[in-house]
Amino acid sequence: MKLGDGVEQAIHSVTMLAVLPADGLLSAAALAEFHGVSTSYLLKHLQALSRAGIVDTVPGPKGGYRLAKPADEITLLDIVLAVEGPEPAFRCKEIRQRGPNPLPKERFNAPCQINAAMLRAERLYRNELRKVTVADLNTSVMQTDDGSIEKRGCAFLGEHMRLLPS
Amino acid sequence: MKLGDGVEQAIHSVTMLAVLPADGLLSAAALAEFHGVSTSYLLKHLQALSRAGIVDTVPGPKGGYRLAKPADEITLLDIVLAVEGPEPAFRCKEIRQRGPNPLPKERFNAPCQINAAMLRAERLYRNELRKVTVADLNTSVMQTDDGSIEKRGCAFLGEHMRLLPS
DNA sequence: GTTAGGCTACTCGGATAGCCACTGTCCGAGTAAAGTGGG
DNA sequence: CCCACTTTACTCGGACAGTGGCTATCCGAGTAGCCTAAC
Repeated sequence: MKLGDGVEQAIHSVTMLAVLPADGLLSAAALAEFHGVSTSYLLKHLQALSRAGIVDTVPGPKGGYRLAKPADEITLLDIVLAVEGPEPAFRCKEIRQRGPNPLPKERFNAPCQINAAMLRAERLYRNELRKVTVADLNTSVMQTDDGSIEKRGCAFLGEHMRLLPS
Repeated sequence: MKLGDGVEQAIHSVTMLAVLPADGLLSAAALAEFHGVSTSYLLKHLQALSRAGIVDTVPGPKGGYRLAKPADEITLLDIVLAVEGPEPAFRCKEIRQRGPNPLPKERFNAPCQINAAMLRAERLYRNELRKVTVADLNTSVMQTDDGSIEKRGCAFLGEHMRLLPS
């Protein structure tokens, strides 16, 4: 029961991209520098976000990443699934069917109650993550910020942000 | 986001122990044979359950494992935490404080909203697992079983169950 | 026959290798921009 | 002066090593039962 560190980096990156203007871009190097993480490693997760349709990529010099859809349509679940994969945390190996005297499969038509309970819990987990959008996160931060965080972000954007080469 | 295979083995083992009479015992070898898994590996997780106070151990020949408390007081969460460890799946590395121009820590008195959301979701996950007791699992299985599963279990117990050497 | 002692065999417990996924990194394909030469 | 071509440099994309934790295993500590032998 452990989520990779890439999840946190991906969420922070998307949150950062969400405060850009509509035609703003940020390179992977800029995102990595701002968060103090490895550029090459962050690229790996940004590619996952790209494959999942969460961010768009602009190739070439002055290229970079930007959101592929509005920030209020991107949920935490989308990001987590894109980075960690869609498979549930609990994989039922159906060990109830194994052992010395395995019963025929027909006897196990009823689903494994253990698996059902674990998946039910995970469904609640995912539903909660589905409720939180990237836009929600940013508004929450804005409300508790005294201005310092926003100021730092704006300074960084002024130095590293690019515009979409329409 | 992946739970180890040991979790499933541990849950099935506890479920099996729950159907024993009050003075019944099962050795790790018997539990492993019934579920078709490695004995040595299952031992590792049974020890974790023992440390967590979920099962009691009876040493010596004719020894084995039995529940340390009633089946309706053992939840799935207890077992999962005993095997996987109590730490949450999402560990906030506070990367918002890192980067080229780290702000002083006083500016970040407000908790990280991302961390808060992830932990809130995991709290729901754990609460759901806390609602399901081992007794619940067994009653559910009984209701959907046509008798085959119970029969196989009783046959196995008749051959491998031991009694507490009072 | 009874009983004390020792022995055996079986159990759990912790310490020890092996393997896979996550972590971290590198080089190649592609492209927009800048430089350059000709018209 | 303007334009088209070449070169360049920078970006993302996928393929390549390194490491921590889960998987699987082994041997040692401890104990109940059994056997033996003396009383």
